[in-house]
Amino acid sequence: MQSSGMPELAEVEYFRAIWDAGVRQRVEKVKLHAGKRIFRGSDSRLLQRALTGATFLGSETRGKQIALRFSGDAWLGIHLGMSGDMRVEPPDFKPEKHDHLTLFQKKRALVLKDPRMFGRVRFHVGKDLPDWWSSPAPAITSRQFSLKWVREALQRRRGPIKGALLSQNIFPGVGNWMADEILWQAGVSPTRVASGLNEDELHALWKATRSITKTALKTIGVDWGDPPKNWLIHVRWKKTGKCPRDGSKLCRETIAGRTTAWCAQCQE
DNA sequence: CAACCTGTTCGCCA
DNA sequence: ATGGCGAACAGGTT
Repeated sequence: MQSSGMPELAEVEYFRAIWDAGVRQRVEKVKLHAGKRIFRGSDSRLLQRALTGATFLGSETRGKQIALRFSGDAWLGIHLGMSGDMRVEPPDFKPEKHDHLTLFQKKRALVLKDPRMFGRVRFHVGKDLPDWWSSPAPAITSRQFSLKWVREALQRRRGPIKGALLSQNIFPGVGNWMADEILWQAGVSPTRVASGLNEDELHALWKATRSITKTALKTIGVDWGDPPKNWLIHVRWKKTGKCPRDGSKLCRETIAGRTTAWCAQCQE
């Protein structure tokens, strides 16, 4: 699998857990690149003041969104966009050009890097939950992410199924590679109109979404490990990519605004 | 060097 | 009103 961090739900979970090294520890100092695009819409000076001296209590993910809780009812929101990653450095670390936010603790520095800054840092203080932490969509791993949920959401869509899979309000955390993987494993062509799938196809799509999510979280999500060898992800960017199932040459086209790879033989 | 990129948001339109 | 589309965002990589 490609090593650069371009995060969908499993990659996001992997990076979130990296900062667990600092849970229950105080933040001694905060360094940030105020005014950078990554802080758009939030007050980075207020963030800096509120997190200095606060204790990092824990974090969780919702799709591609990460929420980190701190003492004093302070919340940090991180979205990694296209090029974000999170890492841990020694406490005397000097942030580099793209390290836009660094939380210094006694024994380590928690670093957020995002060269392209399509990602975003948010901030909230209060007893109430941040508004950016609410989502209409149930987690794919939850019971509420049912066949019924998928069926009803897809009924409203007129465009290609590929576009519907990228909608965070339906499939939270699914991005470009997962969408292609889901369609390939379900045997559904990315060009099909979302509302036109029959019951068998809907069921296959729902099952593939659940199992790919589960497996990605157990591999990529834990230690950036490789997903199963026979998955499409390993060949989808190769110029001469071949379908792992039947060996035929993969199609590549822009569908719903994203480069899409699929096998015209086994996806109808 | 030009093209391309695992994401979201905006404005415009149907 | 909701959804779909293209453009824009910014830097690194091929």
